[in-house]
Amino acid sequence: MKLDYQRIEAKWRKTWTETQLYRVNEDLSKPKYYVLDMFPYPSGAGLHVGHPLGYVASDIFSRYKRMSGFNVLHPMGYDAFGLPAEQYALDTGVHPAKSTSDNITRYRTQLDNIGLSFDWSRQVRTDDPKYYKWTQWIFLLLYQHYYDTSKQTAVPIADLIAHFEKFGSENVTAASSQHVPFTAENWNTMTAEEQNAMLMNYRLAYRKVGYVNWCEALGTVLANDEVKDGVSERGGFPVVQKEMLQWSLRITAYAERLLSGMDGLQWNESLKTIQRNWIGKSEGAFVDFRVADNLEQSIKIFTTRPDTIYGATFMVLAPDHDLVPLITSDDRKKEVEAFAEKSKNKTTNRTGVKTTEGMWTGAYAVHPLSGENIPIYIADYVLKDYGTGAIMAVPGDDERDNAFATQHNLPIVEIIDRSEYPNAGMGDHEGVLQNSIFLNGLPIDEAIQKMLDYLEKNKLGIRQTEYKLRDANFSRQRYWGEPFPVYYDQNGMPVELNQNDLPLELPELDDFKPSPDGRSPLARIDTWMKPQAGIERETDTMPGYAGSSWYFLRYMDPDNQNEFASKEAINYWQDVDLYVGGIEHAVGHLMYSRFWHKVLYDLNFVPTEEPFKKLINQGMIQGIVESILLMKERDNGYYHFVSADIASERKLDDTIVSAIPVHIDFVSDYGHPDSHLTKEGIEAFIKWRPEYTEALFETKNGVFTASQFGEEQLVTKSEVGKMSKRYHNVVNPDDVIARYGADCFRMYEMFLGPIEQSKPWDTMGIEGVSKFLKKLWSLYYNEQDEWIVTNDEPKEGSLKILHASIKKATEDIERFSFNTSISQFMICVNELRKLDEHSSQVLSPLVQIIAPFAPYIAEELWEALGNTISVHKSSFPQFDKTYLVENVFTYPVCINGKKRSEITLLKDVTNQQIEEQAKALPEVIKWLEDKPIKKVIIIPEKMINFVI
RNA sequence: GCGGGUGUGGCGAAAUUGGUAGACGCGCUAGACUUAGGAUCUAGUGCUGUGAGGCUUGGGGGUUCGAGUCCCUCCACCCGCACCA
Repeated sequence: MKLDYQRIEAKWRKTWTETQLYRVNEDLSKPKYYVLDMFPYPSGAGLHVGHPLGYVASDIFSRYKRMSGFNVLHPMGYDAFGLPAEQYALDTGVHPAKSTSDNITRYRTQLDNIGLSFDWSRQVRTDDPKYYKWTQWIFLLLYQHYYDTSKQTAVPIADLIAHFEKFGSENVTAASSQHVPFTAENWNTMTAEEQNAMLMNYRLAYRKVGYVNWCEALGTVLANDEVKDGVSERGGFPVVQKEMLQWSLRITAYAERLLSGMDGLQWNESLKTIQRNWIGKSEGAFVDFRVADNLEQSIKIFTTRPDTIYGATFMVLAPDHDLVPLITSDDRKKEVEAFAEKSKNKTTNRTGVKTTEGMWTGAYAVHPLSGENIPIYIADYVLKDYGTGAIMAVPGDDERDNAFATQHNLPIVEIIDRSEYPNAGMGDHEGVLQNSIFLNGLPIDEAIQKMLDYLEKNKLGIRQTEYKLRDANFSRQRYWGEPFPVYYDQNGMPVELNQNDLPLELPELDDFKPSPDGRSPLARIDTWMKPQAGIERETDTMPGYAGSSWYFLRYMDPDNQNEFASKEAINYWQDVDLYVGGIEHAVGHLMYSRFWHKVLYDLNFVPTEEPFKKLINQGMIQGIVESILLMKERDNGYYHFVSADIASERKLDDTIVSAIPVHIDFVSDYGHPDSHLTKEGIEAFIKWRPEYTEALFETKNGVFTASQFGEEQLVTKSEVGKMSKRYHNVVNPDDVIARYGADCFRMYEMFLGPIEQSKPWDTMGIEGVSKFLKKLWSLYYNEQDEWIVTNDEPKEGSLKILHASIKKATEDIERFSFNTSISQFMICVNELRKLDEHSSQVLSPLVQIIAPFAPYIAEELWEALGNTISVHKSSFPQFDKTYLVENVFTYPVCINGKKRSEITLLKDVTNQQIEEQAKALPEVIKWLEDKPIKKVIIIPEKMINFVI
């Protein structure tokens, strides 16, 4: 009974490659199904056991779909541009192209070992000029179009120019950075540069001076989603706001469609919520407040609660609001400027800090409804980059305004009567209006509508929807990215490259330091930067998300030289049916791809508006961090480690200085409650960390030096944590596969629990799956390695368990519950072993249903069963429900819902017969104790319940 | 603070529409075979009780003949956003 998985894996890996088993072509006779994994960034560290979780899940599903008659596109590629390769180049001098290629080779070997059914003929790499030609091409599309807000679609910029020539900016319905009115005459007398600058207001890819997230340590700007808590997501370096001329993408034009487009998608709710929050829609109104005694200035505010306007008793501007210097009274100037300066310096990390700090500007605004003068303040709690950077403060129904008013002794008008809603707080949409003239007595939501109508009718304000979403910064001062297909003429005006001149290839370079003025390393290659007199190329490159925003389309037709993909290919494959990947891309990649896809959809390049119909976020595989405990006090000058069991017994928490992570290879019973170091472990540890050579190790039996350590065990502390080099707890899939085989590795990863859940890698549990595979094998081969499958008729009961398993497997795979299908396989194999079943009529379909999970072993057994075509090309078995229908059924017999007995009856007995027979049961008689039966509930084939 | 999610044995977890809670695996206990076992096989294993039985899906309450599942309420943990007007 030898299961030699290494031989089997090598054999089939070779055959599958030679026969191009997973190669797929457009085939109109079959329905298509597109299963996509988020392609990896090929990092130097290689894969750990966590990475393939999603790949294995999508692979099982792909194989199942293929066997179910679908033409499955299941490709893989590499997100090959990126910062780490360039940082690595800076450190070592190895060219990013080389290190990236090396890493890709390594990834490929690891992926192949797992037995994933990718069609490698379709591989894409974002750093391949044949690929990024089209990334550049899409960038130019964005550059050449603007967003028409009335038609809700992208439109060629030429149409806008035609409009400007005839009508100027009048009646233009376009998403823009700022609204600058001009006439047709104005337009026609502008210089080319001026016109170009004006168009930049509208283009979907545009250049502007603005504050950007500048990371000094990385020497580049970052997009909003690449910054977390004021530091760079990669590396954790500080990020500051810096003014720079940068390319941006007008994703804000698509805010509403990005929001509403999610409704029809099969994504999990938390992911949708993350995107909704990021887009941050709020509906309300712009209202203008005139500045008192000042005919020129008025303050535009945004509010979602126009109903509370009668409660506005003062106004607040952001300290850096443009109007502040214009309205501040002379006697307040000094203090206001000082305050503004102070708050500017603390902008970096102000999250969560509630503050009531602020200052009066000396100016008043005129309340637009009451006509009263209300003071204008500046305060930290109003942000320049949200809404208009100014608010009307309603201390009667806003906690921050209230706190501010209390602090600064400003009047508070109670405008909401919440006496009917004792649990509601400020800002809740519960209660009725009071002290608000014509709104009095109205519930909040009605009052909002009434006030909006009033404001618009009297031209005091307009309805408006605001979004938190900002335009996406698209420039990086980096070498290892896509060059912009743009140069600048003598006047600095951008000129786009012709499609024929694409791709604009990255030049060779061997020094990757940024140029001294903060520009990308490309600026140091004069010959590249200035290909001819009067022309200067853009030296920035595109960010990491450029190449990954459309790669799923390239897989449809990866070698096409004339289009990013042919119409035929796109029309056949349409969109991604199933996308599997990590939640960490919720606001970055997934948002940008959807945006690009919608632009391509508007321009009729793709047939669907959304790229990813169904999305599954696989959880993370966590590691167990094993550490040993070091005492704070040294023992006669020696380091002193304590076994974790005595540490908890003696409650030594306060005296332990730190837990030193130990390499998991040294730990016995790794990952278990009684994990510990033995003598060998201690010796390996001090060899690894020589500074602890002299240390003392205290166990229950006393205190020992490493050399004195005998049979005792130093118990380690185990915690669930990230699997990371830092904790020395990385489990490499190659090692697991070498020991247990790829099939076992795949099944175990799935058996661990639901795909969407994170869970620690438990080394011991894999034995169960390993045992299962050996048992499965033993149905086909005996201990002498002889083939024992027969052509006999199946034994009584075998077909029932087989078909139950087919049914369960089908249903479970469809709902991505792979752990439960594996449980069913285990039950099935155990049953068949008990029945001593060796009939090919049972064992042949069994191979097929297990094939998506254990492709190697299944293929080997399938061949041994006499098949000449791969099991992965066969049809997934259909279950036959006649085998599953019971003719007897065991009913639980309950008294008042509690099971007291059971009774086995023929399936088609009448309810009356069931009741009579159940009543006759001795247990029932005993429990009824002659009490009258109030009611009898019989649910056929389920249960019988007597109510007394 | 707001939004989303999750709470079931010693552990990972099952449970279809409200119908025998804890399938399957790990671990543990006992036994068999063994020179040996960290191999294999068999049996047992939610808690409690000698037993009949009683209790049990984060806590409390409700609807129901019957609730892990539905409703109300509280608690804990995880994730996202966070002075968002």
